[in-house]
Amino acid sequence: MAKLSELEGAVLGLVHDMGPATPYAIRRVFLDSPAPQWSGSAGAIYPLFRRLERRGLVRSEASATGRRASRLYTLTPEGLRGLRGWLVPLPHEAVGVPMDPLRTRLRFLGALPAGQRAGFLTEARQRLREHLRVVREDCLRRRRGGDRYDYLMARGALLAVRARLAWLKEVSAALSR
Amino acid sequence: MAKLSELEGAVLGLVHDMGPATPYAIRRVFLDSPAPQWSGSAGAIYPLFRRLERRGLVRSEASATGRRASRLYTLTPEGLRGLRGWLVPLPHEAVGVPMDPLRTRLRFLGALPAGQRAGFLTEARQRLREHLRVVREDCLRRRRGGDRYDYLMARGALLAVRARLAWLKEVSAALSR
DNA sequence: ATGGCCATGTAAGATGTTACATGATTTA
DNA sequence: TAAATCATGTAACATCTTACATGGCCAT
Repeated sequence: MAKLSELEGAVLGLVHDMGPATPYAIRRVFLDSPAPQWSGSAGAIYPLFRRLERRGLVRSEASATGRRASRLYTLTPEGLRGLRGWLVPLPHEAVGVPMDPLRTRLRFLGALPAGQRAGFLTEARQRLREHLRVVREDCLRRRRGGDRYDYLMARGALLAVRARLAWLKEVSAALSR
Repeated sequence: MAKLSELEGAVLGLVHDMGPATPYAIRRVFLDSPAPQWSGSAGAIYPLFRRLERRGLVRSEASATGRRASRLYTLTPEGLRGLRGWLVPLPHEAVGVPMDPLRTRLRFLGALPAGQRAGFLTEARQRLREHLRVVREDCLRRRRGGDRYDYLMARGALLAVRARLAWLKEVSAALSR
């Protein structure tokens, strides 16, 4: 079984959860998520579904809504196995420190003129605080609405944002000394 | 000024910090980092340096160590401007919730047979705890050795890992009820 | 009926990965 | 001096992005 990319795994998981679904319905999930990790672009999703189907992980049936042609994709038993094999065993990169563009940038703060460094930090903290509100609201919405795991994932995002804020506070303190 | 990728920005930042450097020296930084965000593969780095040079952000001089040919790259003034423009203004994706493969997987835990879900969590927590030790040690090492920002970045990584552990604990509690 | 958004795509390109090739240098 | 590893690359490929194309559907 060839390895699945993160996006492929997530798409497979969504098809599993949502039952028969059109690529567009899956796209919407990414488009509507406050996390910018995937663009949900058509150019990623439609070819991806064809790949998955060619590999036997999903199966599709034609499904016209009105006179617009479309395809409904369903997980095959093979696809469920693929999804589970993607989930576990947990790959090394899933355990390691995840990538964080903000952390990466802070590493090179020394390249900014000394007078702009404090500004970088206050702007970052300000924008993170604003973002925190969005994430918190998304978390509450998912607690009410969606399934258990959807909420727990959003909760994880919330804790991650909080941790970044606490870190930035520490950084500000360390640099203002 | 065309946008720089995360890797390009980081490489530019490293060249800024390390002074004239060979591509291999830069690779080593990625190769030796405990964060698996970039492979530091030759196939990424060498073409990247040529791109940066073609765009005038770095300049290179031949530099033979013994009888092995090599190139030493230096940041140009234009490159410093590019680096600063990459740092600030902070892009949207740098503020948003960063991608996390573990969080993504947990979202689809429901696809695992019910009996395996607790195991997923205990394994994840176990491996994260082990990883925490590595990250903590890396953090201490950088506090002693490197520059201020290098340490602060490692500190951010440490806090991120801790936050993930706290989250997983919460998840375990929520699911065992 | 028509102007705008919805939904389904395709095309071109950027960026990164793995795998391989090659010769220099160190080590047993 | 032979084997291993270092250092510099190149080649083929996968995946994702942005930008575009096309036609259905809906509100005014």
